[in-house]
Amino acid sequence: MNTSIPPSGLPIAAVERDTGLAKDTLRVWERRYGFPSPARDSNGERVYSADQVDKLRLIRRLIDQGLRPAKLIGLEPAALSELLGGLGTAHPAADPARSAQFETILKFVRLHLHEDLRRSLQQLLMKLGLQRFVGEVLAPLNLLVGDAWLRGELEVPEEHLYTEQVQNLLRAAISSQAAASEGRPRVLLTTFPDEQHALGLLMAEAMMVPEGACCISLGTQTPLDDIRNAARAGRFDIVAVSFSAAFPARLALDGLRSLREGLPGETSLWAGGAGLQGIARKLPDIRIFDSIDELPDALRIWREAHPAPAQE
Amino acid sequence: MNTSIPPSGLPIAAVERDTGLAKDTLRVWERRYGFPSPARDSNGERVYSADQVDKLRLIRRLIDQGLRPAKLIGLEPAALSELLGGLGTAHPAADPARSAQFETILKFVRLHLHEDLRRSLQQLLMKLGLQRFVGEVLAPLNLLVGDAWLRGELEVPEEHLYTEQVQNLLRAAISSQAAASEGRPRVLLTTFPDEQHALGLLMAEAMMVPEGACCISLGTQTPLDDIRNAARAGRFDIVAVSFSAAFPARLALDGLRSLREGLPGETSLWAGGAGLQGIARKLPDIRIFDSIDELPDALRIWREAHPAPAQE
DNA sequence: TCAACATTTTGTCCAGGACAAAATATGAAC
DNA sequence: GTTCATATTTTGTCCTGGACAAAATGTTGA
Repeated sequence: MNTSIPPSGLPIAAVERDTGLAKDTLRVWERRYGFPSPARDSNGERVYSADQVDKLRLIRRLIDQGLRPAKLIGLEPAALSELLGGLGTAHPAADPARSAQFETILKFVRLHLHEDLRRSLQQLLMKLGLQRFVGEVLAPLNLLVGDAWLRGELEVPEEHLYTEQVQNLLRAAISSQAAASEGRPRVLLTTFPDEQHALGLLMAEAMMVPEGACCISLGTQTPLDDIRNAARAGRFDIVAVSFSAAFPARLALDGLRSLREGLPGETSLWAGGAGLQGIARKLPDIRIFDSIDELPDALRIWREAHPAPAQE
Repeated sequence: MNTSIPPSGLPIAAVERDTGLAKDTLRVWERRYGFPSPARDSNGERVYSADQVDKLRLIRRLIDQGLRPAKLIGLEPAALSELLGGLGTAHPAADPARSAQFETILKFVRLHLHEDLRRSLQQLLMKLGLQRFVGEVLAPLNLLVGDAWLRGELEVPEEHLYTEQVQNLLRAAISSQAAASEGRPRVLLTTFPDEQHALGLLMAEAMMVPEGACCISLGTQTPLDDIRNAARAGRFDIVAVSFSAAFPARLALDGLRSLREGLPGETSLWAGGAGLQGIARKLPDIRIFDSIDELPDALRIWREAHPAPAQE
């Protein structure tokens, strides 16, 4: 009759899976800070209560946001939640109708309603066209999904579902537009190693292809050397790199600087994504995008500065 | 000029990521069997050579197939590869044209050609119809992909790409057929906890929906209690559970027995998937499917045994 | 404002002992 | 021979407590 899990507590391996904190880390926190302080079973092995795991999850999320364990571990769960809330990106509150649509879409994600999700997105895409769809729907939706994820309202499978559906939609839309492959400028898109998120790339491509640019995507996780070589070999005009919020800003800066040096002077280097927020101007000769909406304008400016394909 | 990784060796954390073997396991193997025997860096930390990691990967795959470490660790890499080759499912070698198509599709998977992959599958689906597509294309293709994965010819992202594209295709096809939702029998589809593969479920659904069955999928990883409760509450005629090759047969058997006891006698319990190969007859009152092609016939037989919806 | 240096924090690594769960071998009973 | 229960081996995971480098932070001087 009772096959369900006894709600007594979780062993350390399960906590590692649930929170993403390594077993070594869990043990060393216990030694240093006194938290978590799991009970022990009859074999002397750690047994973590659900409360402790919840608090650990909160701490993990905050650490991912750049806060430090020592400042967090003493706090009450309520205080941690509050911190998380405060960190959530302030949403510019688009018009209420659109907001309601977003909530509906988020509901579909939460409930795993693949079909409904796909249909809603498809409808919005048809209604707005590709570029406005990316700028007005996907950009804010990504923020919402990111926040929900941060708060723990979404789990891995839900986030995955959202990403895959959006990718499928974008790929289909882009490939239907990409007829004229001889466009200008020639843009190379990719991400750095350790950056796995392909969504930013696709969104950038979706903004540029309708402007007549010739976009080639290398996908995610391209080593710096390979980016440099590909840019040279393919005579690209622009190299565009995307960074998700999770990407360590430090790595991004170093990498961009190094890449800039390795590229020919006439090749532009563009970078964007949530991982670059707030670290602008510091980089000479690199165009940092705060918003994906700036892409079409940037393309037009590039064209004015590089007129006349001539022959070559 | 040289930002690339020095090919000297990998630290233990990287080996854990690459091979899926826990750090503790790597260390205890070294202690017990003398393999792997990594070099040490200036801090005394383990540095694994590429050769050792390759051999570890082979061993890992063979262990997943049910072999035991002690028998494997002494063998040469060549012998390990041979073992892996021998284990590959013997493929019934369909007609050569179809085989060539499969190879093309596998090539698309390897090269991350999302669009080409989607299009090839879509064409086959259109040509064959949903049921034949599942039986004649997806079933053998899954074996091929599984083998390639076993051999290390595919990595996680490739396997993922394949799965997602197939899922999208099947979901779209199923939802376009599922108009008449009042069909019979009422089938509840799901997997056990720890079984994450949803493809088998979708394929089963794709075989049954065209026969007029009313399929409700709970998705993957449903606790046994929840399956039982859902089956009772929804007055289902059939509960269908799917197991991928990676699922431990022992768990499957125990779980199925336990579930059979918890279900009303008039509810049929069906189970299938690569995880159940070779452990047939042992289970009374449970229908084990060796091949997904048996589903339509099984449905017809069920209908003959349960005629006349009467009223209710 | 930035760069260079000193200090603290923090995650990961190590050794080697222990033990339970899984797999296998052994034997009894039908 | 097959099925079941029981002994034995194999194997993965957990434990403690020490160590240290990389990252983050604080400090100083141009």
